[in-house]
This record gives sequence, structure tokens and C-alpha cells, in this order.
Amino acid sequence: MLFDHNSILFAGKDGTALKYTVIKQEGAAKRACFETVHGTVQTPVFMNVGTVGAIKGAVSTADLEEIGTQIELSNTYHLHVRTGDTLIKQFGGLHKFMSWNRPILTDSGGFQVFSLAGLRKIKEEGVYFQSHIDGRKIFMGPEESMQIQSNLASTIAMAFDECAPSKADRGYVQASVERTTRWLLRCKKEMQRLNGLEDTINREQLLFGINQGAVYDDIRTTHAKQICELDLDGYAIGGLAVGETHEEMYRIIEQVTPILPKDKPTYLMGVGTPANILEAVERGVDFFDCVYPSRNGRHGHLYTDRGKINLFNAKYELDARPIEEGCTCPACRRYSRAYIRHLLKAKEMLGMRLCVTHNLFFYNRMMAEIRDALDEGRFAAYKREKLAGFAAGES
RNA sequence: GUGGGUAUGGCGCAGUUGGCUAGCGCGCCAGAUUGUGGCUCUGGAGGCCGAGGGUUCGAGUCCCUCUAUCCACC
Repeated sequence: MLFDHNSILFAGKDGTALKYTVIKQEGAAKRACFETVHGTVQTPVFMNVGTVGAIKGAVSTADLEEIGTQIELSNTYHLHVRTGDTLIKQFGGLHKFMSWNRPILTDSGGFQVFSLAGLRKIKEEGVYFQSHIDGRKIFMGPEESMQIQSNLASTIAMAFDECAPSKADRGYVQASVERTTRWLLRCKKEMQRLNGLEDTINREQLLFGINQGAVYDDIRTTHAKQICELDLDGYAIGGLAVGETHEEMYRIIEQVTPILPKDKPTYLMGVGTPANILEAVERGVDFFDCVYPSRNGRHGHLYTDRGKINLFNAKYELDARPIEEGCTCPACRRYSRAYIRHLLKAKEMLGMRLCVTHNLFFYNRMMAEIRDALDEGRFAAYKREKLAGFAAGES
């Protein structure tokens, strides 16, 4: 393996070794290798979103392996509500439950504070949700989120935060971020306690902190400095791509990434389009996740090197070409746009599955290309060509 | 053959005692969607209201004939 030597060990909590190795840099862009108890992740990486322990669109973990995905993301809130983290712990943890032996990152439920805004109340102790499934009351604070994630036994747990709307006023954001910091301290303490327990499935569970502050540069940078003092296993930038402009998003990333430790993973939560990812890699981000490839796939929006196409469009009804010429994904190797369009229109599950498969393949392949480009010191040129292709569209 | 019902955009229907640019759902054609409620939202196209005649200032609405179709009975 190219990455086994040159490995630098960084002390994580509880004396466990956090093995995150930056192999190459090009400007602020990082090419790294991240070793976990569930295997090694090559970054920059895209985490495939499987909120409830499954990629929506009938894509199995076997499919994920065939596509070549490295890491999966699931959600604390959703798995807690259905089917329950204690059940999953009894079963032996999320890896065993969903038959996936590579790394899993669990989101904390913090995003649901934003996305389920109409169904929750925020207090200092935590958040009172009204279940979106059956309306029952659910309390989730930092301790509960850590306990659930410990029960799920994911590789990486995310801190419980509040993802505030980008348009929130300064006073609200200031107070929210301060509370998120207090919550982070409680998360770290609880995580240390849980990792010390005999019956904890993954006692080397990692904890990533999350930077917040909406579009206020000074709140962002102050908060970033504070959370870095806690010496966590990795750092995420949250609260972006929630309504602000791309320019604002890129500006915040530029403000924050220089503050975050270079020797730890940097994760930009929920982002984004292929272009967003290229821009963020350039600014030093190496972990990404986004629902776009799966959600857009389900809706027939397909990513290609020549931009996005909408397979529902009538112009594809007799198109014998694959979704993307030259693509080696399972959908493109065998099926035409016309057939997949028919499946989508007929609401056949296979249509969604092929589209989601293609999109995930596209994202994961792009990340591999980014890593190759960084390895060879030609990321800037790669990015320029890629963006030009997206903008050009189909001929 | 007799009696009754129905004919309104691709499909299913609303259209008040006749009144102004004929609506709705689905479908169709486009667009949105960034730590996922298999949703949702936003636009757009498409109808000489079965055919012909009549009453009226004015008919999808009332009258007559025809056609098609459905139900019941012979």
C-alpha cells in the first residue's frame, strides 16, 4: 500500500491512536489516509448517505461495495425513532445489523433540529422533538445523542449541535453557538464515559466536533478556535448549504479551515454539488456527505461530466445511450436512458435503483479522481477541466 | 324494441335558479431540492363543453332532432 509508511500517529482521547496521515498537499487541499477500527479511508472522500441504515432507492450494502464506496453515513435521530438504537445494540451494532464492515459515520440529530424545526423545542438541556412518525415526544440532548451513537457503535460519532438557519439573526446565532459549545463539552465527557464501559460495542468510537456560526465570520472563527482546544478526533463545518449563497459558503470555509488542525480530518457537512466539493477540497476539506446523489437519483436527476441531466425529459424517450457515455457503473454498463426513463415513469423501483447507483458511482469516482490528481500534484488543472465540463453541458 | 341516465382538455370529474378570460384531480411538459419525512414546492401546455338546429341581449347550463355509450325491462 502506498500509504502504510510515512504514517504519523496523533494521540486521540483515552490514549487511543488516531491515525490520520496527510500524504500530499497542494495549496490548502489535503490528500490523506485515515485509519479506523473499521478500515482505512482514503480522503478526500464522499460519505454515502443512508439515513436509516440504508441508501434510499433500494441500494444494498453489496451494491455499495460494488460501486467502490468507502464509508457510509447514518442518522442518530432517525434510527432512534425507528427501529431503535437499543434494539440495534442488542443485535450487535449497526455494522452487523446492516451487514457493512467498512466505516460508518453517524450524524448526531443536530441537523434534525434544523430540518424538523416545526416539530421541536430547544432548551438548554437539549431538544424536545415530536416524532415525525407517530407524534410521540422524544428528548435528545448531548448525552442521549452520544448514548444512541454508542449503541449504534458507529466508527465516528458527531457532536450534538444546533444547525441554525443561515438567515438567523446575529443575536440568535451567537446564543445558539454558545449553547452548541456547552453541548460539545457534555458530548465529549459522555463519549469518554461510554467508551470506558465494558459492554460498549465500539470502545474506540471517535468524536468529531462541529463548527457553527451561520454566515457571521467572527462568530465562526471564535467558535472554531474554542472547539479546537478540546482536541477532538476531527472537525466538521456545519450549518452551511442551508440557504446562504455559494459565495458566502466558500467564504466561511476559507475563514474556518485555516483554524482547524491540519493533522485531523475536516468534514464539510451536507455538501454538496460536484462543483461545491471541488471548491471545498481546494480549501482544505476532506470529508463530505450529501443527499443529492441519492435524492436526485430517485427523482431522475443524473450527474455526468457534462452536467446534470433530467431523465424525465421527453427528449430521452428514445435515447439508446447510457446515462453517461464511458461510465462503468452497473447502470451504464447495461441500460439505455430510454429504458431507465420508462422505469422511472412507471415508478418501478429498478429505475430509482439504477439512477441512485449511477449517481453514487459518479460521486465516488470523482473523489477517486480528485485523490489521483492530488497524488500527482495536478489538482488545480483537474478542477478547472472538471468545472468546465459541468458548465459545457451535453452537446 | 321500451323506459331511464350520461356525453366538458389524454383519463376521471366540478360547473350553483342561463351571465363576463370554463375549473379541479391525475397525467403530460419544464424547474427547484445540499448533516434525506420515497416527499414537497413552483411554473407551463392542452378544451370551438358529442353533432345539428332552436329560444334568449347572452347557452356548458333551457327546448327539439340525431349520434355514441351505460343501466333496467321486454
